[in-house]
Amino acid sequence: MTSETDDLNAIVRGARAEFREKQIVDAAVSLMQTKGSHAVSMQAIAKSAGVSVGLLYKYFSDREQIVLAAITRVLDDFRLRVPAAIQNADDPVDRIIAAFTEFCRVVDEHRLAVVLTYQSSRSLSRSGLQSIQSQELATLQPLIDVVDEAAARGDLREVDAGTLGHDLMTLAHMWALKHWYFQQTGVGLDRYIDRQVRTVIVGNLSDGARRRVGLD
Amino acid sequence: MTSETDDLNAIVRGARAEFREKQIVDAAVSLMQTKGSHAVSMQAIAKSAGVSVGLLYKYFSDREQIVLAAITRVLDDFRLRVPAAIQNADDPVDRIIAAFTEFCRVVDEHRLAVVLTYQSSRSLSRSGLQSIQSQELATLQPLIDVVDEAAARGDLREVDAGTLGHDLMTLAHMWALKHWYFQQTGVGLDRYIDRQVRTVIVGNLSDGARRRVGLD
Amino acid sequence: MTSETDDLNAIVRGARAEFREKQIVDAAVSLMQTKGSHAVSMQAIAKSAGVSVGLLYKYFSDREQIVLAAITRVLDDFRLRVPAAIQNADDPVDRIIAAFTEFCRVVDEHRLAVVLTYQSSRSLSRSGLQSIQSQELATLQPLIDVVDEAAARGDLREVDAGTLGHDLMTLAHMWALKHWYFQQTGVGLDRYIDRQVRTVIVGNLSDGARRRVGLD
Amino acid sequence: MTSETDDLNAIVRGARAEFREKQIVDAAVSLMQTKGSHAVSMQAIAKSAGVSVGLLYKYFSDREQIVLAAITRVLDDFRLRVPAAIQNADDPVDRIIAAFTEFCRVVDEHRLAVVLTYQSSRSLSRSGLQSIQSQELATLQPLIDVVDEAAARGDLREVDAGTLGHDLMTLAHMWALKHWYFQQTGVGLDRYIDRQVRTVIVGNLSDGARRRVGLD
DNA sequence: AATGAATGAGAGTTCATTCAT
DNA sequence: TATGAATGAACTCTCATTCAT
Repeated sequence: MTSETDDLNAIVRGARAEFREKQIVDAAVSLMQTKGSHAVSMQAIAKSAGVSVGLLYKYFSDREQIVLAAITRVLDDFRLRVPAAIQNADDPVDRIIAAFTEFCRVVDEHRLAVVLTYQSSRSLSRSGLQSIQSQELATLQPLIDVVDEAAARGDLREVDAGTLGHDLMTLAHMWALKHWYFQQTGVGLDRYIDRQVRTVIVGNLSDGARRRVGLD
Repeated sequence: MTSETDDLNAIVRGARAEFREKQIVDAAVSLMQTKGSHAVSMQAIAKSAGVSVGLLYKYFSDREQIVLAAITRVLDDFRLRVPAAIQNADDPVDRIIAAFTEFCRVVDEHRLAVVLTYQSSRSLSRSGLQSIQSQELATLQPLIDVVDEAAARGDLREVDAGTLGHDLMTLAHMWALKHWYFQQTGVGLDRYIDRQVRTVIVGNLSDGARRRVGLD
Repeated sequence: MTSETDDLNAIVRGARAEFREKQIVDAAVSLMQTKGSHAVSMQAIAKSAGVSVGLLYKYFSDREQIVLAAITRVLDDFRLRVPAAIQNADDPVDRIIAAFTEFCRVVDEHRLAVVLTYQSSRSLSRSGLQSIQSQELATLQPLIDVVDEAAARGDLREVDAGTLGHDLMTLAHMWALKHWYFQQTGVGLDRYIDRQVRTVIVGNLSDGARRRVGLD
Repeated sequence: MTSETDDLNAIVRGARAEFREKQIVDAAVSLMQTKGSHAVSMQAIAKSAGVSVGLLYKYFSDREQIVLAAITRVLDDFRLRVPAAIQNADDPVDRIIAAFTEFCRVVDEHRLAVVLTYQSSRSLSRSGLQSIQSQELATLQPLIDVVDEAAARGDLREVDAGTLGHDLMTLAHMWALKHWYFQQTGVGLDRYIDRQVRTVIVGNLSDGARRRVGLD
């Protein structure tokens, strides 16, 4: 076999592996979303993914790795999309709003996976837990940065950037965690975002900034 | 046997039942806090409570009822202590702060049980879930009331009381949910409360109220 | 409940436990004898013992404990019966022969369990292995003692007691390990014992002893 | 393609096949020695041999054939080396000693494979078992022959050649089977051989032979 | 009222074997 | 000739639940 064919094989293998992993994590996420991570067996994941149990273990060393991969997929989306949304806005205050808005949208798209993140914490190994915690910190950072930036510009009342940033993340997560409540009270995503912006962002703007953005 | 003795027996029985239930739920809570609800077996609860497995089923129809009882115990504490804390303050703004502060303190005392609440949602039966959701709404109500009250007095900027109340609950819960983060950043409970008050309460006060409480 | 009933309960429990353990080990031994230890599943042991899989784990913490118990049962028989057989003989040479003969008889009765002992060595945990090794040393000791005794009386040519004792044990074990060979060559237990006595015992007697026992 | 090239191809194929089989059995033996035959998977053998799982099945019809090949390799060594060692000695008694000594040396070199032989017996198919049993008989024969020869020369006390020959094999095997014991008692291979010679060979020499070899 | 022995379905995981490439 | 992805039955072990005492 020539090394050219070797290369091709390697590429095919890589592509297949990627495809399989996606296939498995997709199945896992969709099952876990409806029943909770603990209620989903490897047998069920295999069946839902249309592969054998054995194959699951070819791609993931154990059950935890699948859960971890499911969580990581969501967190990756945050890391990609929130900074992109920030770049599309110029005004410091608009950048905060854009960041929070996009954060909420990602949460909404992965609503049940976000819930999964909070549910799984207790059943993960120490190293698995640390891994997702550090990834989560990475999703938080852009929010803090954008708040810091606005503060430096004098657009915010005296406020702790870490706290405000973390609150924004928290409230975005809450859209998933307490979705039953918002559904019950008839609050849609856009209204939720609007109300949170008015409650935690506008309230913390300096008088000048508040007049400028005109949301009051 | 006289009916008097009957009555006495009934009382004794009732007292014993109450004692047993407490004994069992205590054991369950303490085990679940360290290992997560799913990792705790009925056998382990029985052993830790110093009773037999069989007895567990005399007092609780199945495993879920024990989990539910554990969660209910925490929620009861909220319903009892937050209104009490509110009554101890007179000024509408102080009442908001007192409510939030006490809410945070209860969360802190039952930190792992609060986490349990979020974790269990997916594995509970529909009726069990509804039960704790309605109890949770009951813990939320005092926060909304106290915000409404302040708004009626003109102490708040134009703000949605439901949103602000829910945010306060959310941020109190977050003290438990993200405890690893605050520990890592060296933030203690008192500082956490102070920062949240400055970020989400003070920011939403009307100019008059802000001047009055002098937290600015 | 009185402490008398408690005592009775404890006795009943103990008796039942003993009965169950015997029941399980019996089933395990008989299955392992025909198929080899590795080929016997916990399901099969449970079924053969007429109990549930779960109960197996009530009495034995894991699979290895059952294997260990099966082996220990045979080794206990050696420790009990070989010394008894020795006591029934007076002449030092007769005592060696009696010891070896009884050793062979025990092997014959537990033939397949002896094979099990040799087979299992590799799959046992370190501590399990050490446990059966030390038990085996205990079965060896009477053979060495009896040889030493005869040597002290001047009944043996100059010979290493440890070596001769260990050889006797080895050759007794071999009756089980190579049973297919003796069956093929038409050698029964009694003839096997007789030939080994002539080959390894008589050959090592001093002239005086040889004349005395008259086996030559 | 000429038939000459065909021949050449056939030779190359044969050589490759032989190489592959050796490669696979080598890997299998070395893995089984450390972990026991049952603990070694086909995947592990393939990996250790540096080939694919599929290829294993091109050269061996199933797992048992690999185990069988591993055992056969050791037994082949006995068949080759023991007769060679015998030829190097002239005196009938020396020939017995030489045969036993070499037998022990081969055992020592393949210690764990010998253990494997005893362990595998129960898990082999009937035909596989018979195959190794007949090979084992072939390793035993030279020992019996050499004893017979000495007996015919009048160098042995009246003794059963089959029994003595089999005992010699047994005691050689035991060097592997009870290696933990000899290690514990600080007995090395040479001392083990020496002691066994004194115990089972010298004891069975006729007075004349004993005087001649002067080992007494 | 209380026990705990007993159950058995179902969990995660492994591995001999096959087969399309 | 050689690969290794894929299979799925079988493994050990757990645990919610029952029931005779």
